[in-house]
Amino acid sequence: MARPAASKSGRSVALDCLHCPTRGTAEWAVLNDDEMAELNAVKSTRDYQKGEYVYTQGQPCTGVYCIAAGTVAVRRAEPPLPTVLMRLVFTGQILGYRHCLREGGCSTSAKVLEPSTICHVEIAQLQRLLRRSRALQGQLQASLAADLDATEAALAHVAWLPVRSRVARLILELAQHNGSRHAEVMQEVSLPMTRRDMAELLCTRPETLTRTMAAMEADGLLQNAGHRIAIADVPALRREAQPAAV
Amino acid sequence: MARPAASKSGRSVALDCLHCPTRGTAEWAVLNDDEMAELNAVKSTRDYQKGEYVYTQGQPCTGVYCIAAGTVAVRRAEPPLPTVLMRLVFTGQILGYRHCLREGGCSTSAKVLEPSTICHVEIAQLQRLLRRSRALQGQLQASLAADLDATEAALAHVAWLPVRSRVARLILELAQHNGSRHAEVMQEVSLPMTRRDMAELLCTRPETLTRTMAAMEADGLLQNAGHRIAIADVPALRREAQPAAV
DNA sequence: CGTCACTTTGAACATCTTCAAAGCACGTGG
DNA sequence: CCACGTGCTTTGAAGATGTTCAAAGTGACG
Repeated sequence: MARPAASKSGRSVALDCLHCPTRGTAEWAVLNDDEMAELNAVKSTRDYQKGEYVYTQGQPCTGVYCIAAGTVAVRRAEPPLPTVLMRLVFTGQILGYRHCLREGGCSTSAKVLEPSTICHVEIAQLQRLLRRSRALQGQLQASLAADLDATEAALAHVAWLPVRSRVARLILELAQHNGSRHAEVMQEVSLPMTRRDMAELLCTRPETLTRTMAAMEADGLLQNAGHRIAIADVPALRREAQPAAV
Repeated sequence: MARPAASKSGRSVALDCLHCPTRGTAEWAVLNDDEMAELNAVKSTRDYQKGEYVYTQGQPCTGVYCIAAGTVAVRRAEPPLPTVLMRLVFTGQILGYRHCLREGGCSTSAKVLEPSTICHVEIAQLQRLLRRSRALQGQLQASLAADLDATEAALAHVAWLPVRSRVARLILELAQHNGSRHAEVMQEVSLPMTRRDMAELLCTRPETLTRTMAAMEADGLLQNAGHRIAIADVPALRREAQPAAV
């Protein structure tokens, strides 16, 4: 298998956007076959190892990324403060497009959590596509608005929910991206990250997270085995995720 | 002076977008004179009293607003949780445009904090303008991206800064919108909101806010007089706003 | 088989919330 | 003009929640 020298850890793969299994998922869904062919022609694909950075806060924006397979964490560091993991991005979602739509480079970093295949579109090419497809421009706008809504919701949750509820929410969210089948049956969930990453995602400390998960296991909600846990009581977990009104 | 019956508390005012003192500030700055004239023709203007809502979470989106003069708070309620005041919007800024750029109605409410004059552009008219001016579309996209950045930063601050630092930041931000002149001199700042609103903005409780501000006064940082405070020690306040690394 | 990073545990402590009650401030109606 | 209500603000005391620092355990991987 050919290994271009371009990247020390990445490996080029031939992927066809038109037949990409994620075609219907990502924002490109609004493109017609012609535009899709153009996208396919200008994109490049790379494999990433766990722990690699797709882009880095403070660097200039190089373009937009699309996750063909894998999981990526978007993290942000406000200089003197601990970093916050803002969101997880999964297979079939795009990544870093915000930085292409305004000046000023990357305001977040994107770190690969598990071996992933990620496509890349140069910013100039993206701009050509945007000029060609008003639908794509509208779609990116809508995605941006949706991200803003989601971030505002996350802010409310961090502000008002106890750690335990936030843990419950995260586990349920991850369960949706792990081939969740039987909603009420015991379900395995993989946690594709360290406890430290998970703590950053929940805006707490690893110690607190450990204690909280131990308590949840003691209460019969979870079975905890490192990076592979099982939900023992889905309804109870749902209840924890959305606790009493104030 | 004519008082149309259209609104019980509002009063129509004749404002000319082309000569609006805020013309250079808001997103409309990218419009040329022709487009500006169109904007001027389709907008309507209303006076709002303190406490009125410009739009309400859950309602369909009616269009975009532009604050000719005044201050508005954007708040969000995640159903069972206390509401969070997401941001303040000041004279010369636009409001509610996000809801026009995606489906699903208003995800926030906008509440007027002091008597204000606010212009309104129907969503259909906005869409016509957007189709006419690609620059405006790009500008809204950029603003959306900037809002997302700001909200992410706010999340990091809520997650990691103590209440006292957040109070300091808020006061310094408000000082910028109160004709701040001498950076290092004692400076009066008006707080155009209740302590409850301020607490929601800082994601804390009114009691905590009171105590924190009392402590800051005791430490010689502020002089506290209800809705009109004075910064006694600007450099010290700046230091509090950006505390030690972790 | 040792090293290094990650995870877990413990104990003390800081911060913030909660609940309850009193003090103020402002506008309304007598 | 004053009495009165309502909502905002302040204060107090108790308690929950989460953090910090230190150290021991665990596991992956060379």
